[in-house]
Amino acid sequence: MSKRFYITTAIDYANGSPHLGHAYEKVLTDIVARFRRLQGDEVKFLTGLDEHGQKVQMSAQKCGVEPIEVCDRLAGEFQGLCARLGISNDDYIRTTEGRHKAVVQEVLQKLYEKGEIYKAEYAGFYSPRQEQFVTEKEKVDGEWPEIFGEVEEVVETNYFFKLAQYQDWLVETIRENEAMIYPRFRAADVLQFLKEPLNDLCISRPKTRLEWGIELPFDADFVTYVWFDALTNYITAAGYGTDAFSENWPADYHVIGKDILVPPHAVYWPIMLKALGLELPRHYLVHGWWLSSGSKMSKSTGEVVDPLTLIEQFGADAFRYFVTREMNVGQDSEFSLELFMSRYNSDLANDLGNLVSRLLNMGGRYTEGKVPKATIEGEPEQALKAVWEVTKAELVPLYEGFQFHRALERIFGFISAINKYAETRAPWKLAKSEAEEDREKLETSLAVMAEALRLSMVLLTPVMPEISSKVRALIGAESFESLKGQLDWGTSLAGASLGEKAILFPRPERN
RNA sequence: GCCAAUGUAGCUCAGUGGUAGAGCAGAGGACUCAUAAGCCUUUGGUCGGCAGUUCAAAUCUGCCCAUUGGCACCA
Repeated sequence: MSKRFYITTAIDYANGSPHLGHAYEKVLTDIVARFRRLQGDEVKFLTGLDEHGQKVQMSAQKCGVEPIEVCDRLAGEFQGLCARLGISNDDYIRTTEGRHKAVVQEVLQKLYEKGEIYKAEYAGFYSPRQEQFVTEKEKVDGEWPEIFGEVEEVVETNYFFKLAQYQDWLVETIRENEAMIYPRFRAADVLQFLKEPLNDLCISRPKTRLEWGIELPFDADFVTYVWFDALTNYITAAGYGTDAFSENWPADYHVIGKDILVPPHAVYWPIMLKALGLELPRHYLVHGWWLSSGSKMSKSTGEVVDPLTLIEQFGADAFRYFVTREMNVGQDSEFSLELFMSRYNSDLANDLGNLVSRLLNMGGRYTEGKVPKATIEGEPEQALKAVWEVTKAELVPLYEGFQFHRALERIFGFISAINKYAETRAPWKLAKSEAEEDREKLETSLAVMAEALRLSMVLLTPVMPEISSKVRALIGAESFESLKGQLDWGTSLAGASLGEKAILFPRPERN
């Protein structure tokens, strides 16, 4: 079979509850995945949880439970978030799963046998109180701060992965593949990092310091530490070592935050793959951060607002719309309750929700709850269709280029044009006329509004899947799997039954 | 210090050489099918600063300023 379109998010660290950043990355990836499915690709969409490491072990100790219990609880929370957001992932990987441990150990063994991993001693300053090594940089006024307690110099043995020998190859690869990293300016950060000589990467921890990890296959006194555990998830889920692997790998997109591009995803991961003789991921989609994320003071009430509560209050699609409309992928963006409410009220409730509401209502009053037939084509109809043609032509390239904020701007511009069209035809005035010509105009106007709404919902599907199918059901449009043929202005709705009056985006209670 | 991104109307942003744009917010108006919604009109900007290239610069070049991020012997 032909290769799937394989897209991943970063796996979340089991060290705290989900926040806006986690939710955003899932939504962004989901939009790409859904768009590709509409374009006819078979998609594999992976997300998951990174469960090993010191912090997980410590927080379990603090609670007096086993680490896996902490992980189970958080896995539940993160998977619950995905479900609530309508994320269409078809796999969810947890790094404590057997399938993952097996791949990590296989990979480590292979590289060890190839001589890519070696054992060495390191001398450094260790803080038993913080259970971590400290560096000269952390000194304040020539002393380590009180929180570190007694700092002692220790010598420790560990395993290292050889990075430096691949440095020139990596620089060359990134230079030659301009499209590898989106947005492109991020590649400059990688190349700058690679101007300095690479040090080999420490990939183990002695079990005396860290138990909660995957054991090295060639030395039972150690577990592997972070990168070989976390990054490897991408090939585990792709079916490394099975026939399925070639159908999935290489990944088409790793969607990640800007903080984990350099060095892990753009340096360690490609070198790990190269050493294993595997192909590199084709692209990285690197997004920015939400500023003031997690919470924001509401100016009016002084209350702290958790963005994720907005999902419960206003629905997953409203949340998806907001983060997609506001974020220019790759840049940072501001989150505030005021901005959210502004988008919700004016774009969703007033422009879209109210349009659906008035169409259903008029259909019930004037055309017996059916979508009538469009029989005339006057200047207003031509004008609206002209707007549609422009919108349609722009949208696919915008989606393909990750310009989702602009895509939504265009779609809602078209929705606004439907409202303008309604004002021009004013079916509520035509309904008062006895003239045959006015009756035709009335029926045409409702048919045109319904068809235009159907078209806009097709384009909106990747971002607002739930609302899209809800509106399509209300206007009698059939469901669809592929974009093919769906974007052509047609008459398929004629005769369809309109749904009961519906409020898609209720206004919040006013205090 | 080095590198990068960003800096356009009160707010969020579009606009990469040819007389400053959109949405929201504000003001006024006509209408009434609709979620006190929608529609029309309108106030508002020396496009961060300085200099340069050009017949012409928000748009190209240089310098500067501000904000943010990357540049950790993370053992």
